[in-house]
Amino acid sequence: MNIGEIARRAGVSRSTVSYALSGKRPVSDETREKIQRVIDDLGYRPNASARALANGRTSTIGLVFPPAGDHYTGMQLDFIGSVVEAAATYDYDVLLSPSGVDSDRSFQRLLGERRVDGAILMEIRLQDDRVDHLLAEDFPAVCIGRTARPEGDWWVGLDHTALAAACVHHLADLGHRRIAFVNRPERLLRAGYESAHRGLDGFTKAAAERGLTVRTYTCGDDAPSGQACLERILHDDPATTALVTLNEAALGGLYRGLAHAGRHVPRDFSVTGVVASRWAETVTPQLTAADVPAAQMGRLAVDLLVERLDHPDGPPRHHLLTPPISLRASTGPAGTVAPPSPASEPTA
Amino acid sequence: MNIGEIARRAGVSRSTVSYALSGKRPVSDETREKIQRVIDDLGYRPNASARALANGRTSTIGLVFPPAGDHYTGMQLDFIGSVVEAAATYDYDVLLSPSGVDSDRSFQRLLGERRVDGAILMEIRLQDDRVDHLLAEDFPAVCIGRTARPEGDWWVGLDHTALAAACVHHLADLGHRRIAFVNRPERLLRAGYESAHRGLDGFTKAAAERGLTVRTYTCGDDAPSGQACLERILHDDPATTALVTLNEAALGGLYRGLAHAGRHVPRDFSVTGVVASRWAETVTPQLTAADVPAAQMGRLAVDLLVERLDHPDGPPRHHLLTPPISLRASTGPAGTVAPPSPASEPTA
DNA sequence: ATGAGGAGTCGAACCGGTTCGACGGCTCGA
DNA sequence: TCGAGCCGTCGAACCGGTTCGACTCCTCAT
Repeated sequence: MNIGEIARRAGVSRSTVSYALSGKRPVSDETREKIQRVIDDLGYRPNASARALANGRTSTIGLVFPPAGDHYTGMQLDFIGSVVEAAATYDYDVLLSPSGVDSDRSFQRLLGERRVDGAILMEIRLQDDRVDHLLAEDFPAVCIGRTARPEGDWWVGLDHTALAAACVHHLADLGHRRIAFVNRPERLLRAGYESAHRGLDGFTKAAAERGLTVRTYTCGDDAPSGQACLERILHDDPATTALVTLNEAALGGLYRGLAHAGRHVPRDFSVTGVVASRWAETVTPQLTAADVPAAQMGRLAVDLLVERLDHPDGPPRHHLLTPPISLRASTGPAGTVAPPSPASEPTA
Repeated sequence: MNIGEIARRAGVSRSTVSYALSGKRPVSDETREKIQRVIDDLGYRPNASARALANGRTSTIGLVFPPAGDHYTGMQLDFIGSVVEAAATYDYDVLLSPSGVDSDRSFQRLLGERRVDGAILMEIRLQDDRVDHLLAEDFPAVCIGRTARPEGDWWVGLDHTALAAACVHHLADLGHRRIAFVNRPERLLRAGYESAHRGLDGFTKAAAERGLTVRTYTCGDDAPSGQACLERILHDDPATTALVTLNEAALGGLYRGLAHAGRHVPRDFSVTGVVASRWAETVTPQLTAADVPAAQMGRLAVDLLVERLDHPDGPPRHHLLTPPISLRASTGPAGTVAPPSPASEPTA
């Protein structure tokens, strides 16, 4: 059931069928209808590989996402979903590529073997060899996140510096003086993940500006790590009255740690951070946070990529987003009374 | 940079290069090395579309997953991640296909246009026209979940009937007599989602067996819906002392509802259900639940699909999993004292 | 009446691989 | 010494589309 068979049955040549389908040259109504009838009868669909080979476009975009070994965060799920949905509206498929242990191999697979027309990269690092590589090859790609020098590149990113700073100011305005920062895992920080670095920067500078006493922590992407991290925070400085977290997956653990330490949120302790709204709303009390607009970012990334594919010589474009802090229920004024005595246990 | 160019520079024919690469015919060491040197120099990689066209295999599997309009659950994320990872070990790429509003269109794209060698389907319904269609065409596919008549098909599924029943027995053993069931959204139940139906069945039968008083609810896949659902439960029968949920995404909301109603978990109220362990561990107290082994299921689905692709005439295979209930901290003996008076507010 | 030009169609080349049949040269057993 | 048979290589066909140039009508302006 190929184009030749359709042509034979419709009594025309293969090229006429092709033109009838693509509309790139005029075809008489009579012929077009005849062809269409045969196609409908046989349920013919043109072979994607053959088409891709002939015209050099696969109608597929690659989504390079972090390895499964890491715990996924809810944010990533929203990205993936919105990217796939947006791509579908442009008639693109999405090919998933794990940038796992052997990131180079799957990268080569995608680009070298021309499986995709363009790519969207997640989990960008400040110095990112993948990005450098793509930039050098002028391969159509869009980053979700930006490197240290994002000038000539295409990306959609979050202003983590401003976001973390906004969290600090929010807490400072409420009277908190001793606050902690819960970052992504140390491994990611060391690898240079931009959100971890820029968030930490914004936090540190804003805290200095407001003259706050701070401690910063890294924390695994799961609830038990969050709980352990909170225990460390209260152990290191029991007078801490608030924290800012970039670590969505640890959130549940942080709350649990607070509950176990007998700190009521927000009466005794305020929590805020940068978290997708859907997850901010699953915890009790709901988290006051800068909402990561993951779905919007995925959509924007696809928009940019499609534009880049359609106009290969256009100037680089990007979107830097700074969502406002959504006031929910996890922050409140710093207590004027002393916090409970260090390491006090909940009602045993 | 195609195979002809490599052949020219190495001074051999195109077919020799092809054989050197595939090993399907002997090539002298000398020639092979000469070719390899040219390939390394130029960084040549064979074009995937051309290869697919020639040998009829795309080395890609399709993953048909639910539309982004729905809220994703954590489970789905784990599936996707593990499928991609497992596929990579077999040298397959994964193409995402939203089975969204226009499910037929993307379905046709995948299969009709031969973009993929096989497919993995998620979110199976008891009567599923997609599955029927694939079965009729003998298209290599594996379902995550099973239809009402799964005999001749390939799938990996969870025994939701047994799992829900196990939850009921666990609660009944603890002395609970009035329990509620929180299902997936009504829309999905009506559409015939297998987990929703089989889970409900298992719950209902086991409860009848144990002579329990039950109410069953459907609930949106998000925290606010969970909270609202819990309010309904306590409104409808304030003497309810436990619930079973299949709805992972509503879990946070259910907990919040209980907190607002002044019910302490597990002292006043027990919660259990079927939830991926990672999410069961984010709530406080951690959820006693049948852990959905999402990662394992993704891996198994890929294993089955690859086997089916390698041995097209083998008999259908499947895996039915019944993970045990992990005892955590959200269930306890039914209180012998009367529950707090209806609609009592927490310390205001 | 005539030539320009557009509509409609066809054949052939091409995209970049894989695979089959053929063939020359060599080894080895009869 | 001859032929069978294997090794290594080549040319050509093929996969299923797209696209370009050429050709035939037909219309319309000159």
